[in-house]
Amino acid sequence: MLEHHDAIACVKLVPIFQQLDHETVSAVADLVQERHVKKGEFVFMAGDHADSLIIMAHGQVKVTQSSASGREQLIRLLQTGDFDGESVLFEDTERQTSAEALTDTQICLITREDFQKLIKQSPTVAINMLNALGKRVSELEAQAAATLTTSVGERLANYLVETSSELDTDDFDLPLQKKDLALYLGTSPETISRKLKQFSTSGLISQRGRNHIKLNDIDGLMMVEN
Amino acid sequence: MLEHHDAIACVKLVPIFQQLDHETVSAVADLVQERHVKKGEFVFMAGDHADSLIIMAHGQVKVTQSSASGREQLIRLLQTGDFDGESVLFEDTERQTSAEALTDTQICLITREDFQKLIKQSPTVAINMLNALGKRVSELEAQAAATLTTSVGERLANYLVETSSELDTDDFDLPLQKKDLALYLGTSPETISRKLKQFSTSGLISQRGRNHIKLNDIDGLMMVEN
DNA sequence: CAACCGACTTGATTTACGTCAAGTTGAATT
DNA sequence: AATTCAACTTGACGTAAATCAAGTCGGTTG
Repeated sequence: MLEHHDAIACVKLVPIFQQLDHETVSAVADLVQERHVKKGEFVFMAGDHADSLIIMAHGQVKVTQSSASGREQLIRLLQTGDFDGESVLFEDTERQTSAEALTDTQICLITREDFQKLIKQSPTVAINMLNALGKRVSELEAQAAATLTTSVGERLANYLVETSSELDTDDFDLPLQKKDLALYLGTSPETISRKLKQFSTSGLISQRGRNHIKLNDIDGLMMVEN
Repeated sequence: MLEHHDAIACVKLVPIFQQLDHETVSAVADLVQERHVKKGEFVFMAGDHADSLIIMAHGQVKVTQSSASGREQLIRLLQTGDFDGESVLFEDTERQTSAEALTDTQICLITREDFQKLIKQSPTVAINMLNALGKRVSELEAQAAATLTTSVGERLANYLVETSSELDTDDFDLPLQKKDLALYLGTSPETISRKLKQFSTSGLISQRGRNHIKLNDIDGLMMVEN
């Protein structure tokens, strides 16, 4: 019963299960498995057999891919409410990416098989899922465009503003090590250091301790060009 | 009746309408509108009201977005079989992007309303669409990663190989002006010129006339590093 | 066929950023 | 409180590629 209760919490969190009637929510909850992953542990690794959709109930996970040339690239940061594995729900493949928990994390799992059944039964779930994927495509397109046309400084400034907005405060610890942040922004830790110092010097932010940051001038940050 | 016939051709072309029974195909075809767009004309422009999914029956279309800073970015190249507008099918918004036909083009349109009905009636369509979107997400993630970690030379070489494979010949005209190709690869026309020259000099390709290219050493191209 | 014009090429210069190397810091452990 | 170590910072240097500027090419038009 406790399990079912936790699963319902999971289900309610996630956009793709919104707007369902209570009956369906309960049905979904029965299909969903819950799992805890501690900081530093892997949610899944490249090469794992991929047969489940993963839904973030709580925590933060970094998804990385290593390229042919051996370089590691941070593909994505999963936050509460995000889901991953969509691309894999309809074909039988191995995971191309690895996912490491950055904080203690709670996830919900639903198998390919169950999810496909669900879609056939509930058009609402299908439409929500299409919606979510559509948004994700838009975001990725925007991100791809930004990556090609903007400087590291712009991307970093933008990241700070976004993070601040997500955390709902302008005074926060960076959720990522600079190493990982560098991967995420497609740059090097050294450059991140330098850019942050630059922002400090020009008064846009204040830094304290290892990775505490306070934004002083959000409008200014959004206009950074280098 | 001719119209219906053309629409069926359209429907049969597109992955998301695959594996449907004849009855459903015919039903879909009734919902689909056909349209021709001449080279240089716009399929849609930023600011247009977006209420239709666009399916490429034939031709090539470039989708661009201008950023806040006024720079134009080539978001995507639509080829036969691709579709666009998915992100917009479930919410009522304006188009953020513009789409210009690079060749004479034939497209099929289906309205948001009709498409949503379709999904509710046919789980197969829903699943195909989820599949297609999932693949697209994967591609975009891979592309984003590649953009951040690879040099212009690598991206250009990769583009040449892909294009060759799509056109099914190693001896072809570049479908894009170098200006547009530069936008697509996130570089400048000058750099494209230079890199192509470099490839020529090292015997990887041959150039003829304004934009005719022959690939001499595909394996070599795939190993380009700069 | 001349002349026109956008697209492309080529060269010269600048610059953001990556990389390597040598410190420095601060959190965790004992 | 002393020790340790990964994470970070800072500096010096090299380089891919952007930008600026001046041609050149080739298709189009009258």
